[in-house]
Parts: sequence; structure tokens; C-alpha cells
Amino acid sequence: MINLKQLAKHLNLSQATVSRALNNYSTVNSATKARVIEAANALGYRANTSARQLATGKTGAFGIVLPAADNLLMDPHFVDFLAGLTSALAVNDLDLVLSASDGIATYRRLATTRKVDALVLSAPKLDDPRIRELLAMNFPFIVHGRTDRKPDYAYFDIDNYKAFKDATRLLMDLGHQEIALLNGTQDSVFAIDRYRGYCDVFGQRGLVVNPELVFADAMTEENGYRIISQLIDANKLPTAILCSSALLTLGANRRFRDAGIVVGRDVSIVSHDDGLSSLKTENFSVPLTVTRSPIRIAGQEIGKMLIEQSRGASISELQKVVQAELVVRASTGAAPRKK
Amino acid sequence: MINLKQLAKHLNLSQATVSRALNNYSTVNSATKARVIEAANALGYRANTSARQLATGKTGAFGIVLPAADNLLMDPHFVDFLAGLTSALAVNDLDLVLSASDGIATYRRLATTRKVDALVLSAPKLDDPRIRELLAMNFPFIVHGRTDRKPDYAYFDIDNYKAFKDATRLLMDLGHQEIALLNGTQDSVFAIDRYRGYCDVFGQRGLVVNPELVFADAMTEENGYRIISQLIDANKLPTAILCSSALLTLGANRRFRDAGIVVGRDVSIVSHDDGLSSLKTENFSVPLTVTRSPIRIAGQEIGKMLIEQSRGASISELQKVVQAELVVRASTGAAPRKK
DNA sequence: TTGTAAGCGTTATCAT
DNA sequence: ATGATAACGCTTACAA
Repeated sequence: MINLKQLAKHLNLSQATVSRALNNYSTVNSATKARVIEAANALGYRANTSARQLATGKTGAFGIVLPAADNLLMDPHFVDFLAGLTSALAVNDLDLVLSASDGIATYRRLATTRKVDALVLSAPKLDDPRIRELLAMNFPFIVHGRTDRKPDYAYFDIDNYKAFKDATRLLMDLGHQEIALLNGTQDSVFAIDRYRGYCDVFGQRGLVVNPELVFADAMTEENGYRIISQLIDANKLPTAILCSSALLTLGANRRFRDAGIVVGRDVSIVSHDDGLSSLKTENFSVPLTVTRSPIRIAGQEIGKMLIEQSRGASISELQKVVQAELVVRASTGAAPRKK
Repeated sequence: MINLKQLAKHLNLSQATVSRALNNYSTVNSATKARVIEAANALGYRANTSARQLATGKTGAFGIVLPAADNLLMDPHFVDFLAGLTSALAVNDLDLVLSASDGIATYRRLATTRKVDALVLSAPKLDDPRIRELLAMNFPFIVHGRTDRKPDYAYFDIDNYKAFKDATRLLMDLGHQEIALLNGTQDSVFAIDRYRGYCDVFGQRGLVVNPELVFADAMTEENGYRIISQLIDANKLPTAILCSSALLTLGANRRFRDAGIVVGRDVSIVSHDDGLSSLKTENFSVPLTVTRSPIRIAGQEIGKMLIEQSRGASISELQKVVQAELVVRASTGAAPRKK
């Protein structure tokens, strides 16, 4: 394990020159630069991270906190997100520091101990205290999602409002009027946006939303099953359902199959699809019609934004919204005639 | 953002004393210790991580690399594992550094740049090159799994052999003789161990394993569906199946439901269950009989071992094997009579 | 183009 | 019990 001093001595150069050569400064002679790099490789020199961090004030790492240990429900979306994020960072040899959530204290700790250069913040709530605090501390961060339409911080989000508007329209164009919405809890901004999209189409067509068909809860397989059970038992199953997560849809499908209800014929489904690699909506027994936006891409984009941010990009350059793609497959069909 | 020098000046003490007070050295007067701590809190002093790392040579972080970006299949097990791991580390304010995998180079980089104090290594293969290299570098690591029965490095594993022996016995005791094994690929040691457990029970009972009923592939929902389809189409469906993953079982179940085959009556299933929070085997339409061993606990245990290791525990203290629990639920029943 | 030397903010050693 | 002061290994003015 050789250090800069030793490498410099070995080369009969000063530490400064060697350092500059390794960091590709333009002022250093290209011949010596080559010589330095070769020697460094030959001797297996690797800069000590802590020393570099101390000297530059940059850590070369970004922080993220593992969401929701509170309800013990680990979100399967998170791995895909992490995969995208780390792959974008790896391009520049940047790392990701992962911490278990102890609430807002974790964010504070990560920011104040200068373990990381910036944070990524997932699943923002309305008026999220983490955002307020980070903003007050003037610590850089990027939000996956938004707290309102046009916030004054860096974020990456999908157009949830538009996605669910499109999905609702599609169903209505197929003749559906009774459409259940299986959504996430209403404290998450994305769920609110989706609900608004859904409602607005009803409004535009002079129809009224039936609140008995709107569900806001944790987006688990179990809940999908439970909600459809409830609807069937109460004899209130609508002709179509709109799901905020493929997991919910999975559970709903299981219930439909148990009841002998054929998806795409007896009932139509549009689901949001985060493109999870472990849950492919195209491989469902009845391939799903979805609003699709891979969460892995979101991770990747946020990784790139993190890099841009550390290079000094302004807030306005760090605000992105992408559209979800409406993919029509076999789970949607014309509304059955009223019996 | 105050530093040690400023804090020391503010207290009319030397940096050394303040540092010692903050690090709870016994040699420092308890009155001044209290005074220092109070001032530190009042002024919001936080030690600079890089500086401390440089001085101590310890990073206070452990590394892990996100598996298998190669096949784009993100393992949902990984989040649960991470949750356990980070929660154990958080107790001591330790962090986890996550890197995207660029093959073995990633491990090398993490080790040589001294970004972390130790690595955790997942999904070991037979004669894994990562292990060989880390061992040669003398860099500390803990393996989740094993490369052989009694290796000479730190590891945490479950007794896969015993688990699948138990499962196979259970099925045979119920009268099953044709038992399919839906396993992971045979380059993973856990899959080999499970296969051995399965085979040995056949051997002990004087029966012979039918190789047409043994499948070794990626443990995805799709593969579970596909394999059962294949069996049904070839009219070779056995009376029982043994699955290495709840995901495989999920897919198998979907195929059974499509075919109107009733699990627990027409066919028996025993699945391994890693206790994923997003996939609860007790909530399947037919609650599953499983060999259970929560992967979250594995993460937690490895987190504790990482801490022990950095405190100087010996290799022999860092080798743990736990048993999976056989939980009998409704997916297993007596073998149907031969038609 | 290269070298000298001063940080960066801690902890550790050695006196006192 | 406390204080000087020297590491730790790098980057970066400033000089040459």
C-alpha cells in the first residue's frame, strides 16, 4: 500500500507534480504525466480517500436513507431505484451512502457530519419537514418527487397527474363509467396528483366520482386482494379499476382469479408500472395495460443530476418532469353491458 | 459550522483536551468533560468525518456492492437484507457504502481506496474469485453464504442442506414420491446445498431422483410459471414441488390457478421463504408451507458481525450458521392416489 | 513546467 | 489532568 510521498520519491518528483499528473492538470508535461501514470499503475498506487476528502472538502459520495423501517414494509421499488442511481454514479467513481432511517435525525446527521456531498430524498410528503430543514441548513439535495407543482428546490418527478388523466380517459373511451381507484395513501404527493388526474377527467365529462370506489392505502399485494374482496362481497365491483402500483394489481388479479372473473373481459385494469425488474407487467397472465415509467431510470437521472449539481448547476437546471408512457395491452376492453 | 480549534479556543482549552473529552477518555476531568460536551452541543459542533478518518485510519463505513446489474434482474431480497444490515449498523452510527457492480473491479476499488473498513459479499459462487482476491489482499470481509462447508473466512449462512432435507422428508412422509425441485442456478452454493439435501433424502429412502424433475434457473416469478407450464404440457406434473424461492412459488401458483389445479389438494408445495416484507407466504390464497429464514435477520446479524470484526474478533468467532424453521401450513397435503 | 510549503481537522504521542 | 506538537496523506497557492 504505497502513498503519494513514496510514489513521488520513487519518481524523483515532488508530491505536487505527481498529484497534478494524476489529476490530469493541463500544466504538467505530458511526458512526465505518462511516466507518473505508468508508475502509479505499476505500483498499484491508489489515493487515500479520507486524505483527499479532507484536502478538497468533497466526499465524492451522496447519501440516501432507507425509507420506512417504521412499518417494516420494505419497498421493492427501492432496489430498482438504487440500481439506477448507483449505476449513474459509478461512471464517475462516486459512491452512495445508505443509512437506516431514524427519522429526520438521520438526515441531520448525514448533512452535519459531512459524510456526503448531497442527499437524495425519496417519497416526499406534503410540506415535508426534511425538505424544510435541509433548505434551512443550505445543504444540497435532490428530491425524487415533489411537494407541490413548482417547488424551489432540485427534483425529478414523473407527471403523475397527466398519467392518471390518460389512464382514466382511456377507460372512459372504452365505455367505463364506474372506475375504482386503488391509490397510495393521500399524504404522498404522487397519490394526490394521481387522484386529481382521475377526478378531473370525471369533471370534464360531467360525471361525478363515487367516493366508495376510491381507496387510499399502502400499495401492497395484500391490500389489492383485500380491496377487491371487499368490493365483490359488497356486490359493488365496478367495470374497471385503476391501480397505483403493480403490486396492488397483482393482489387484485389474484382475487379476480379466485372469483373466476376474467380480466380484460369482465373487468378492465389499468395499472401504474414502475418497471420493476422483479415484477414484469407484460408477463402477467393477462398482460397489463399500464402507465409506465421505470423507476430505475428515475434513479439514473437523479444520479446524473447529483453530479451536475456538484459541478455547480443551478436549481432551475435541476428540475425535471418526465411523462409516463401509456401502454395498452390486454387487461383493458370495452365496458360490459349493464345487466 | 464550527471546528475543533474554534471550540477549544471558545473553552480556553487545548484541542487535545477537547478531543479527549468528546471521545470520552477516562483521563479527562469529569467536570471539564461535562463543560466541553455542553459547549459542543450548544454550538452544534460535529467532528469532521474525513479528518477523523485520516487521523484514525478507520472510515466507520462498510461496503457492499449491488448484485447483478448484468442480467438487469434486481433481486427483491436485497432491500430486506439492506434493511437489516443498515439497522444494525445505525446503532453505532456506522454507514453502508453501496456501489454498482462493475465486476470484481468494484471490490478492488472499494478495498484499495480505503473508502470502507470491510466489505460484505453476497451470493458467493463456488471458488469465488472475489473471496480469493480479498483474502490475498488481507482485506476484511464477511460473506453472506459460504463457498464450502467449513471455510476459513468470516461468514453467515443458513443451513440450506438441512432445510431442504426437512422439506423433502415432510413431503415423503405425506406419501409423495414424485417431487420436483425448482432451484436456483447450480453455480450458487446455496442451490447446491439444497439440491444435496433433496437428493440425500431420496437416497436414504432407497429412492432415485428423477432428473427431469430438477430445475436450476433464475428464481423469478416468470420462471416458476414457465416451469410448471412445461411440466403440465408434457403431462409430467408430479404430486409435489419444492421451491427455492417464494417468487418461483408465486409463478407456479399462478400457473396452477390458470389450470384449475388446487394447491394443497391436487399438488403439494413447500417453498423456501426469505421472509420478504413485500411477499408474505402466509397471505397466499393457500397459505404456504415453508422453510423460513428471514433475510432481514441475516442482514442484521452480518451488521453485528461487522462491528465485532472491527473490534478485533477472530475469524472463528465470525462464522455463524442458523437453521431455517419448517412452518407447515395449507399448501401441503397427503399425496393423491395414483390414477 | 516543477518544487516548496501551507493547509484540511482530527487523533495520538510525549511532555509537564 | 492538560497542553504542545507531530502525524495522517492529500491538494493547492505561491515561488521559482
